[in-house]
Amino acid sequence: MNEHSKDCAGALRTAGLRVTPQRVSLLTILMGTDDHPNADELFVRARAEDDSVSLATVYRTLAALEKGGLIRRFAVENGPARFEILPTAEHDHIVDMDSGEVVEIASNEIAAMREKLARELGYEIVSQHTLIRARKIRRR
Amino acid sequence: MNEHSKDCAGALRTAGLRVTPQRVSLLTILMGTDDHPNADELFVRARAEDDSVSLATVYRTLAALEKGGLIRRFAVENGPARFEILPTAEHDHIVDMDSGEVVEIASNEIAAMREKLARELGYEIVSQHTLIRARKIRRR
DNA sequence: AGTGAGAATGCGACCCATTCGCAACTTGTT
DNA sequence: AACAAGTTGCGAATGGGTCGCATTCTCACT
Repeated sequence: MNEHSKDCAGALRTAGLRVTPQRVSLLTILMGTDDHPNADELFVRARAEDDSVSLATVYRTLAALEKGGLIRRFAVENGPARFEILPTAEHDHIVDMDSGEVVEIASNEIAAMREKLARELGYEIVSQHTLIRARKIRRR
Repeated sequence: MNEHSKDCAGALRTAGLRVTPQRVSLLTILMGTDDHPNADELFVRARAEDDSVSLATVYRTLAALEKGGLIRRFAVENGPARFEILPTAEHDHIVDMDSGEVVEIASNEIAAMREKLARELGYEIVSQHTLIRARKIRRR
């Protein structure tokens, strides 16, 4: 058992989740990547190392990890949901409309501002996420 | 032909779209409502007045209206896409996690701030949307 | 270490939102 | 009025995501 899986196991237990190889695999993958994979990509990556992972379990695990506060899920307009490890600094996402690439954009102040606006309307924010569709500015 | 449909027809033509009864129906419905219907709801409402509307056309029309800049589409985490008429003041959406209700939240300054952040990263924003999941604060 | 209850998994079937193929019909233009 | 191109309805097909169920695993308690 390597360090990563120890980290993962601890994190899982802390989140009140049982430790299974599938969960450790998926969490390890998410902890070790900077991009924002979707369920299918995670399935493929997980299968590459441990072929005892089914797609259904990927989905169930992602749901569990999300509920446990270990990862974040966000919806992209016309595509599958994407996932990323938590905690990270408060941030939103820019989707490059041409390449499909997802980059992060800091947003502490913005999040705080929304928090205030929502409270004025009588709401307590559970989660918030901004999706920006954008194109690279090309100078010539 | 009433005023609404005239408005619609003009808007459609301006957007470079052909004017068909189905498009007028759907655009009229969207212009006359404050909520944020999904394709199915629009289908039902449109059918109520004009039963020559198919679900496929609802989707195709929504895509056309969106491309023409007449409406906005936004994705909700675990549900169908929702639509609203444009132009309206810049705003984001709060989804009430208990009732499913969608309320708008102003966001001019926030949008401007994101605009700036994105530009610093070399991106030109095409569209941006924040989805907040929240619960009503209940005082007792 | 052994055990049992409940949780997690794999598989395939299923569900729901959305899109597609195609023949029939409209629209806007000449 | 006549035509080319765009739209529509229908039903079939996709694709992401969920479910039911029998089997296997975890972990709290001996």
